[in-house]
Amino acid sequence: MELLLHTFSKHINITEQELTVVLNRMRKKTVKKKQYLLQADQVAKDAAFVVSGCLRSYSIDDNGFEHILQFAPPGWWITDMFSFISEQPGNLFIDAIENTELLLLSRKDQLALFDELPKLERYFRIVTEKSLVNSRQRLVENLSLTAKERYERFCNIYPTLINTLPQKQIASFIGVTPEFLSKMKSQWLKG
Amino acid sequence: MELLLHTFSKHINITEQELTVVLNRMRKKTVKKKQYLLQADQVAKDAAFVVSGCLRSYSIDDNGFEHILQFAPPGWWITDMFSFISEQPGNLFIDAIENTELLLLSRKDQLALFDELPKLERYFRIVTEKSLVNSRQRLVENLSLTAKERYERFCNIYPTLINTLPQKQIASFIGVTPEFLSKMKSQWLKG
DNA sequence: CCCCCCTCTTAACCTAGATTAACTTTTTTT
DNA sequence: AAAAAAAGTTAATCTAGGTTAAGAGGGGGG
Repeated sequence: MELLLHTFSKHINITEQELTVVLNRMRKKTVKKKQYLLQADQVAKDAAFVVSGCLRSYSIDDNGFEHILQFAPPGWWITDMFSFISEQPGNLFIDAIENTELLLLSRKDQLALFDELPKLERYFRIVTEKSLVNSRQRLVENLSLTAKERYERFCNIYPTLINTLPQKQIASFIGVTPEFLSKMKSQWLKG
Repeated sequence: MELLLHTFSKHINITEQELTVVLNRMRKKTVKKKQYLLQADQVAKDAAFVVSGCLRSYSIDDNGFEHILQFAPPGWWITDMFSFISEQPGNLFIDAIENTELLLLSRKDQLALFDELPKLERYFRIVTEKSLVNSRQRLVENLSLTAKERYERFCNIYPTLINTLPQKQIASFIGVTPEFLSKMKSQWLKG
């Protein structure tokens, strides 16, 4: 897959042979729109690399509300990191926003690759560092910005998603109710 | 330092020689209570390992409010990860809650050690994975729990900090005003 | 030892965003 | 193409938590 090669190449130099070694450990999978890749209480055996389509990860709280943690368009990795590294049942759901093609890599295979191909451990070290920066940034923004400001940030950061995504899910990501997002947008047009 | 050895040993096997290699790249530093290790707009050249005392990292928003991201008691690492990995000016402050002894490791030295000692890259890969799990978990909790529930979680997770920390800082960490935390605690006694 | 600054408390009032509910529009299923 | 389900809108009402203000400890530096 060229997309996978391109994605690795952003952070490490990798040869075709090395890419083949990695690909031999990965399995293709497709998930249709609205179907689950993972549900809460399952163990996330795999990390998923999105080739086409889009996935989302979210938790459901005690009141039944969804809180979206991540969208994964093509070229992104997604999993329930807690479950993936601890091999314990997690509390995240991952499902497909549209028909999606994936490459799966199990934790076992990932760890084996880290020994075979130290470059790959470096790649994931870097990707994880960046995800951490991202997650902490989002935490700060949730604590310090208003709903309107968070919506604007979302539009800037995910300009491509803004048109394809149901508004409901944008609301869930920025941490407001769909009703309130709708209200904000109409006040927008007036003010 | 035995604490550093012990901390590495939780995730990797490391010999005394290897530890020496690492220590040769680290510098001792002390920071007195209320003094800064890092301020916003500076580049975080170093990651800090806390030997004794306690640090905190936080951002200050446009209204002058502090939002605490992390406390670092002995055995923890702390830095402004964004700045540390991008080598650009960051937006976090790090200061000492009490007189603190540190071991500093610059990004340059860290990257050099990753080449010399692949084990160390593994160690930081694992630590970063865990930090990511933590940060995402906190994000979900901020979106789904009430202030009271977040306070209870804090008490469970940091039982040792609860007595040493000014209540103001606990409020900042869980994302409420000091006034509201105070109010919650008094309602607590009544209810 | 005292003063000043900082932390904590209490209470009245305020607001961003949630809740509820009824309705409209769009999408999906058959 | 009809029917059903899901998504979005609007508006009234409600509340968790913020803001403002004023007073009460309390500990560290001169």
